[in-house]
Amino acid sequence: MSKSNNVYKDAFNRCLRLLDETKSLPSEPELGTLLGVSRTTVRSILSRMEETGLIAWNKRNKTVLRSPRAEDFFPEEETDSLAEIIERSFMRRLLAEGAEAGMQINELELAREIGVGTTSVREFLIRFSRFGLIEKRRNSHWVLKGFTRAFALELTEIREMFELRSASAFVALPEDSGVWVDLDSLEIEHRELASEIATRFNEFSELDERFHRLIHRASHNRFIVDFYDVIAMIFHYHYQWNKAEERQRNAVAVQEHLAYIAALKSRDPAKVDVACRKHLKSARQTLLSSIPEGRQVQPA
Amino acid sequence: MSKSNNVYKDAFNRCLRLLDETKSLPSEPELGTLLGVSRTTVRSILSRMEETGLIAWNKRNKTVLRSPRAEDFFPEEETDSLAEIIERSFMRRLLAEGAEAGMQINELELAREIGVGTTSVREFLIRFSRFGLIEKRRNSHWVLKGFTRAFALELTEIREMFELRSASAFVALPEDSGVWVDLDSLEIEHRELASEIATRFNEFSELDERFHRLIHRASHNRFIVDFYDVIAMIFHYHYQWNKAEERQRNAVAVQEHLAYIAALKSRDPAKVDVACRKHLKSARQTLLSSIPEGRQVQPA
DNA sequence: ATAATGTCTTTTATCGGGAAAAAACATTTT
DNA sequence: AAAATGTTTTTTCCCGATAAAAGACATTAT
Repeated sequence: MSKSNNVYKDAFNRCLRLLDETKSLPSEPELGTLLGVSRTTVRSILSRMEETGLIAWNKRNKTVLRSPRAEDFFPEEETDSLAEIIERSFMRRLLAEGAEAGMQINELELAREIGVGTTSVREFLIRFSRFGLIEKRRNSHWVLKGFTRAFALELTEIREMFELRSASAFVALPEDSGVWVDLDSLEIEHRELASEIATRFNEFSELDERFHRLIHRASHNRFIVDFYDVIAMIFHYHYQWNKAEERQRNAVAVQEHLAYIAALKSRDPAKVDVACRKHLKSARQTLLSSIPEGRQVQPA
Repeated sequence: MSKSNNVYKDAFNRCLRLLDETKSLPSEPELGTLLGVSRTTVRSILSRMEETGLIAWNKRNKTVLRSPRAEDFFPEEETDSLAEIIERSFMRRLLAEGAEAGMQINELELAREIGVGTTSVREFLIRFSRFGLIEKRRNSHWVLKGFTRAFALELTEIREMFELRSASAFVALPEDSGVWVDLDSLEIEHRELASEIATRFNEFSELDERFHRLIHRASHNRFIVDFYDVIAMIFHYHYQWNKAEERQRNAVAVQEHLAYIAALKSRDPAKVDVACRKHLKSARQTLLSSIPEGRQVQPA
């Protein structure tokens, strides 16, 4: 077994959801762009849909015969890419108790544990190394630097530097730039979420990412934009792990975002600076407070 | 052939240079730390040295029998790691004319051209991607973003941000910190180089890197420290490629460094800020002036 | 003539295997 | 008993091979 067909399975599932909306499917190239896959994969999907009686397929004609049922879908766990599987396993280990700084990381052991080849694990570790949590010893093992208080402080230091710069670049953007429209719709989404925060608080983290990425893009600097990947990764797993006070925290953050958005719309650099600093300060607090005592020791 | 023994060959060559200095070699573990390799490799080296009559080896006794000759050394090109070989080939292509932004990068083609397996090329590209010059399309090819004027500007923007911050952290370091000693010896090296700049100008780039890395380390921030890898890589290849005015440029840079060092030693943040900005400005100019006209177009 | 479909080719993603190098364990020497 | 040497085991690095997926080319339909 050399390569799983998760791309096909995931696209198939997403295609199934399209069936409910139309009586017939578009052309193969069109479906390809819609699903983000090649025509080769589209045709595999169509073949299976024909076989299972979901559609009648004859050349350009792809008529929907019936609505998809639960059993038509591939199981969720079969739609993940290997990289995602490895990342999840690795992060579980990393955030679990006992992952102390200085610990060695063994490629072979990881690969066996997850049930994948060593190549995929190696590639994952190389990709992951840019997050600053692990380090390679040449011709030897990886060393875990640990999700420590020092890490969180270093991360937030850069984040604050980059976001302040991006925010001041943002207000300097011309009136006809598309960002103002994007900002308006983000503001609306924030207001909607704010009004139902009691029940929808868990939708915040996705909105948070979109908001900050919009601001960072204003820097027009690939290093700043790319650095948000580090932040997003840390926050993603951090929020999965630390659910304490989540509702309250998110309620506060939404309000801070709204103040921040208002400052941006005022185009007054001083106001932006104040609102941005305030939000980043509480974001840092949130992150720091979540680091367990046992991990606050700096590595040697 | 699955793995070359370049680690052994390189360590062997370095060990040969030790033979001139002593009458007998130290213990195996000691040699291992000295050469940065495992005892396994040390023993392979000793075996060969015994076979070729360089030493007499009996347990703890490793007596030098003769001085190494030119033919005892392994050829230089056999001591490079695969990663270095791939990097060089890739950079040659990248900096050569015709490497336009938007161009596709084909793993298989690269691997065939360099004469290595695809795995090594893939791993290289993943590692290289953090330099911001290439980007991966999921399940598909890599895209070259190109060594453009935009790239140079984005790079220097971050560099300036990071170095200014590191420099001000530097002056805040306590008197008993080891950095002041390091700074003193770097100052001496700079003065020595300055006095013979006409002939030794090509030694500047190595000194430059050590100087800036010392400053960046004062930030105590892994993201800042790691970012210097990007700068170092760009400058390394850039200097190999653009030799115009090299002597004059380096003479100026050495003087700027000396002024910068004096400012740091004064511990006056305002003076440091001035000296740092001045040097970074001319470094940026140097980099920008080297980008050929044809590459000044920004990617789409 | 454009855009779709049908078919064939190339590239990517991933595994297993094997030599190089590291690391662990056992034994000897000082 | 501490540190070296001798021996064995494990891990890393890298290749070749193969299915999945993408891409290119040929053919047909509007």
